[in-house]
Amino acid sequence: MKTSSQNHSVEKDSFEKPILTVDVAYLSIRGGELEILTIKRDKAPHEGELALPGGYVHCDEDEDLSETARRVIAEKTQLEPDYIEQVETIASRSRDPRGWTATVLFMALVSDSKRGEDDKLGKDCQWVALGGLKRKSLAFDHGELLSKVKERLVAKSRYTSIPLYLLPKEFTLSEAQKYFEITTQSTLEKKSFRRRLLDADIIEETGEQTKTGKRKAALYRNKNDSNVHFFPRMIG
Amino acid sequence: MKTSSQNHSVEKDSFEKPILTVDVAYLSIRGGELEILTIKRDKAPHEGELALPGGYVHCDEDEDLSETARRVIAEKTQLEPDYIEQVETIASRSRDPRGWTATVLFMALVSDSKRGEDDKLGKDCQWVALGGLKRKSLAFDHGELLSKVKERLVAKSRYTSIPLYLLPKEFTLSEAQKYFEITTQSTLEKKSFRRRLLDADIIEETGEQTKTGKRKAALYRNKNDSNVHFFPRMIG
DNA sequence: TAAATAGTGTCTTTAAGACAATATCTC
DNA sequence: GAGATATTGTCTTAAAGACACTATTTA
Repeated sequence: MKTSSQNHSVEKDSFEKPILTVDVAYLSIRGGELEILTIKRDKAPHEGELALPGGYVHCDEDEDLSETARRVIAEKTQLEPDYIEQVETIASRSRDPRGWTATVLFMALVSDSKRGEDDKLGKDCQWVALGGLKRKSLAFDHGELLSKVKERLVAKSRYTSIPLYLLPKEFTLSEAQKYFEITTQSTLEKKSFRRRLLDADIIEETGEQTKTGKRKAALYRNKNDSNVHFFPRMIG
Repeated sequence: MKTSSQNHSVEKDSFEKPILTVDVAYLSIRGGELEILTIKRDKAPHEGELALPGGYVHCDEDEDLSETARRVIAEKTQLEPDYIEQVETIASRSRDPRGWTATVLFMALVSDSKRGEDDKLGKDCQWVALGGLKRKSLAFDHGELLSKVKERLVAKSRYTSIPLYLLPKEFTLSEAQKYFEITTQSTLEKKSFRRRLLDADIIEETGEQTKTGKRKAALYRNKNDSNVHFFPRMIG
């Protein structure tokens, strides 16, 4: 076993400190498709390209990393996420031309209705449909970061209730199914889906019905506000 | 929206860089109990207390964070883990008396037989049973880090095959069950457990039988070396 | 032969999948 | 009433749980 460098993590030492940042994939569903909040970079490198909102960890302001994530979002839009989750920390020499960097990647979700209320984004901010991103591509390795977040979202949508965070405050079961189909990237069976969602006891009828569409449908709302439900099995 | 600090993650700036470290909870099963590799600290703060192996990210040596994790383990023992997984990145002002620090937490597992071959640890290293740790307690917030790793291990042992990484190269189904019971912290039903493991097609009979014990038992070995299997449902 | 552990048979239960049938709404 | 969508009924299937039973080994 080597005898050098046996210090524990935080001994004062002379190593070059890596740059630590937080990047957030902030997702929403609009027009039947997942969209992501992008920032147009105004300086090199990758000037003019789209990037995920992100920024340095501010040791003086941020108590922890989720605060950093919330802050970097708040610097770009007043639209606060309904859900936020740390996904992975990615680091390497090659991911940024300016040197060894580490970024803590977060996934954030906001409900359709909440986003509806607020569309006052800065001019450098833009919601972009994931489908359209294939050609545009993102700055740095943000395409890969987005892939990781997508993977996490698809996986967790199969056994948790997190797609509910993307739905408007009031929704029909058909809409809920559509949203789960988008996030799981699969088509779901109607009866199974409804049974599963209702048996979980996580939504409740508002008593109201929709007016639009070919036929009225019962409206539901989220019940266990703020709690992610874990279903006993996967769907889809 | 604020207009200050709108830089993307990695603009050159004057913020105090936080300290970035990696800590590893290196687990093994011995004597029917989970054990963790601890390091006795030889300097302040927390001198003399037990801590997880960890260390700075070395921008010059480490290509990515899992390399850092492997390196900090290698600095303490030649025993290479059979499995390694990034768990979470924890950061805050308060977790270390010397300032704002961030640590990327890893879980590492090593098989019983591999650990058997090598017990040449440095004198500051020691495998400690998790049960006995309650009174000793760990330095810094390493007790909390360990809790997070335990939680991850318990959860993933219910729907993946990762406890197989803790078993010796050759094992009986009863031993496998015992190991899964330890990692899931529950008692399992014999028939269900065997059916599940055999149907998954991830282990195979060696053809040999045990000699010890009250009765001979068939020996099995891992089949899909290096692949984690995801079971269709949870157990326990 | 008794005790203990290994291994099997099989019925039940849970929750998802398939798919048809019915209900209600709008035009 | 036709077409569309919402809602329900019910049979099937996959995989875990319960639990008793048989088999093999050692003392």
